[in-house]
Amino acid sequence: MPSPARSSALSVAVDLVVLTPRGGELDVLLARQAGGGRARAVLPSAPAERGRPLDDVARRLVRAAVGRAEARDFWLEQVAAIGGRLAHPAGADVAAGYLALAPLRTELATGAAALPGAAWTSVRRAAAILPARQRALLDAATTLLRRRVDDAPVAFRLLPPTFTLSELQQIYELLLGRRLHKASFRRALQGAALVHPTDEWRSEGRGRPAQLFRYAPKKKRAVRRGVRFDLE
Amino acid sequence: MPSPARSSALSVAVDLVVLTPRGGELDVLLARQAGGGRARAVLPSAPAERGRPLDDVARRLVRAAVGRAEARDFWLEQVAAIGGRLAHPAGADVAAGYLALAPLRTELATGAAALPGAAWTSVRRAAAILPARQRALLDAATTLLRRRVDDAPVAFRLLPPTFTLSELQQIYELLLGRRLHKASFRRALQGAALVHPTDEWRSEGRGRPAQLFRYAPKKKRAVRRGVRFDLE
DNA sequence: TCAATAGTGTCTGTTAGACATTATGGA
DNA sequence: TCCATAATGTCTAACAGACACTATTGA
Repeated sequence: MPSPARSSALSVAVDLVVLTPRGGELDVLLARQAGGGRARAVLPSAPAERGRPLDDVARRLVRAAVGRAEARDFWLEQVAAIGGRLAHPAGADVAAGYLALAPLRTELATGAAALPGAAWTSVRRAAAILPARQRALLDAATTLLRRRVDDAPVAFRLLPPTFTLSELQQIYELLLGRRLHKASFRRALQGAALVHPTDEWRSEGRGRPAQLFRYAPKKKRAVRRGVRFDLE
Repeated sequence: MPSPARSSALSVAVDLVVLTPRGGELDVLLARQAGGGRARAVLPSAPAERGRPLDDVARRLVRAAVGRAEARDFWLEQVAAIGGRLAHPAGADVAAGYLALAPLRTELATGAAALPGAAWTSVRRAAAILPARQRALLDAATTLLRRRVDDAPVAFRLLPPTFTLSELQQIYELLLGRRLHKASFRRALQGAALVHPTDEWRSEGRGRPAQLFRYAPKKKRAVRRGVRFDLE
């Protein structure tokens, strides 16, 4: 066992993956690389600091992306910390990746404190242009998100305070990667008592207007399901 | 957005949480703190090194714990990287925690390369005596493990190559934290075609001897389950 | 023979998904 | 009037859990 007291000093970066739904797929927030001359697209990143929790640094990046008010109730979770030789834009020895979820139709912050060159990009395209280490973090972030689908709250973090049931179903279909049965979906939702109808309706193009709902979980107990031997 | 190019140097440790089932609960591997005079119990830890993947460092710790041969097919996954002010035995600024799963009845390595003072301790007791940062990693590790229950393979990582179905069910009951129905459990297992019977039987005390099974997944497709609105 | 554990067959209530139907707006 | 989408009711096959039973060992 190597001595834990001897520990070489490394540069540690906090990288942020902000995801939001758009048009049936996921978008990720990319920024223009700061400092360098070339305008390379990168994940928002900031150096870690001694004595400050990594979460704090990540939260600051979220604020820079969407503004202080919006950032307050953003879901944020660490994805992975990656070391090794993979390329990183800031040259960090270790990159700690965080995942944040932005509701549908979230506007990016503007102004002096905002991230330079920030824009939504499809995950598919981002994976093609990001440096290797950040691509690995993006992959890990989307995998983590899909793993959290069963935790009902994350789906609602991808929606504004009020939404239609069709929008909610589309979120689940996006996260699960497959179509769902409408009646069955709504029955399960009814049983879980997670949403509460408002008295507002929204009409989009043709068809009957949809009622708007709000996330308002009533039951606090988890569902006891049977053992499922799913394969990875 | 702070400049990503400026990044202060931090000490980074890799901490290892090895879990194994014993007597209906989980045990974690603790070691005696190296270097210091006091014999404090800590998670096995090693400093991260520039250019070397964190996984490599974690894998080396696993080898020190159980020996090279055993360690080869150990499941290993990163749990979290924690910075901030919480106490860490090696004084690291950032601790990257890894979770490894040891099969039932795993013997610890002995000899010069082994971890000093390594011993299995119940998770309950370990949580009471570990330094704050390592306690947080242990909590995150057990949470991660329970979240992975649906990925059938992790349950089998907690068992030796051959096992009885009662042992397998006990693993699931341990991970899920509740009793399961025997007939239903075996029916689901049958349907998933994950295990294959051997022609060996094991008799333990009274009662009918149990047939030994081997993990041998036949189907590669995942089960398509319905949407479940579980609460956290 | 008794106790204890392994392993299996049958029944029933629940539910996911299929299908069909009504409701209500815009084009 | 069509057409598109929302919302809901009914049916069925699958299945989780309960219960009961047989099988096989050690004490």
